[in-house]
Amino acid sequence: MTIFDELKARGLLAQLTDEEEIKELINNGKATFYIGFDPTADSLHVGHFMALCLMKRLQMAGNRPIALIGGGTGMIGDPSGRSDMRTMMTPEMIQHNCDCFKKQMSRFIDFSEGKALMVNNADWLMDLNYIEVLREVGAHFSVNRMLAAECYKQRMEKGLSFLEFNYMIMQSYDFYVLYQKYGCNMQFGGDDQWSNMLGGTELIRRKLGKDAYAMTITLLLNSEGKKMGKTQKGAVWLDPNKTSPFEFFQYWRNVADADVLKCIRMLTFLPLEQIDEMDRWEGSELNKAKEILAFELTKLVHGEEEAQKALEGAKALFSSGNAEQMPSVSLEAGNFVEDKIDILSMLTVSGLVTSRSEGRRAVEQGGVSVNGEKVDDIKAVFGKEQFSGDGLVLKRGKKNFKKLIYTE
RNA sequence: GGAUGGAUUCCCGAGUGGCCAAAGGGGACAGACUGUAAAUCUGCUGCAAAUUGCUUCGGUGGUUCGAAUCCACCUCCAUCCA
Repeated sequence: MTIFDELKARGLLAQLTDEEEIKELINNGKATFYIGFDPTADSLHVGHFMALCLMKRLQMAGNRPIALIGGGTGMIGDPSGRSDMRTMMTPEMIQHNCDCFKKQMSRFIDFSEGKALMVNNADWLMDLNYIEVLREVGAHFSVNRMLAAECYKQRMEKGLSFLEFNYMIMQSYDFYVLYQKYGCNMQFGGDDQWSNMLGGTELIRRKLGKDAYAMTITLLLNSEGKKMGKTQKGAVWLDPNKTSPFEFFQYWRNVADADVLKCIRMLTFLPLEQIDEMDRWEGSELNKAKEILAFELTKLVHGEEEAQKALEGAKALFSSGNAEQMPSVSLEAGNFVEDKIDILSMLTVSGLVTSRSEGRRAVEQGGVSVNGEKVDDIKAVFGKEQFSGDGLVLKRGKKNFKKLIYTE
């Protein structure tokens, strides 16, 4: 199976500028392609992960990836898919985020011996001269056409600043620069990037009279049409300090039935035959598919050892209510009053609730238990000695566990 | 720069002097049912030493016994005019 067919079978491809030409390029390892990452946070998240996987697949097929970090475009902020303006970031923040991205990416992509490149568009964007850009680049863009692009259309209702309006031009310019500098003939990105990417291919055609191609990756949406990889607490991060391997595992373990196979297909490297087999599973059998999905992804992101730990931890937790590998919190002497601690303090200290009021509600509604025993008195207290050794397992709701430990 | 309309809790959105921690909906959270799923039903959703107290309705100051609500100034947003 060719790489192109595989990508297609996995449902990764959304829009392409020229299917035949792109097929030819990537199947024969002739593509030098780039994907841009804007440093909007200090860690990559699941959305980026898809793009990284795609890079990896294409690299394995002999193509050369360029990871473009948007140190320059990050100064502007992409209006695509946003209903409001992004908060502006300071240059220091952007630089810090770029550094974090770099570290994380090198885990996935092989950058040795020029097999892949990592560049930062700040290197060429920051020195641009305004008048020069307007004459050289701006002249090739039609405002009428830009406004017709979907990403701006939505923002026309709410308001769009000139700053953000220029994002497309910057991104197009990136492609133009990379084409000249590295012979980059293709750009990939999320489906929401389509119009920005077309801007680049057009700029290259107009300025150089050459063809370049663009292809978008299907956005990972759940059955309700919402972007996946988001929880109410925010994104699911790849940085273990921001989203622990256990939480990461649980996120995938809990995807809806309707979404499991799609996720396995798009995100894992399991062979397609095996996936087709799973496709026949139904009902509670899908639970197994979820476990596989969670394990595979945790393995890719955090390594096999962590994945194994998360899997075992989760299994133990949901069957017996106890586990070695459960997220734990160490109590401090200051948490105790006369060698005792009350249930509301335990909940807040462990981070299972954000306020004592919330903890009170959780207890009153019967959602809190300690070592498997329901706690229904908000004044319940526990003695210091109970937290020694293995500690106590505090549970809020069905899936939120923390082990509380105290050692003198 | 001018005219008009607007800013309310996580989001949408009611409230135009006391009965307002603020209707209704969405979301989130918890419970029941399940398969760590979905759907459904129920509860709940500012903070706390909790039949009470404290802080909140863009910001600052004022009027009043009492302000989300009235007044002044300011900030931001939308639409039209330039």
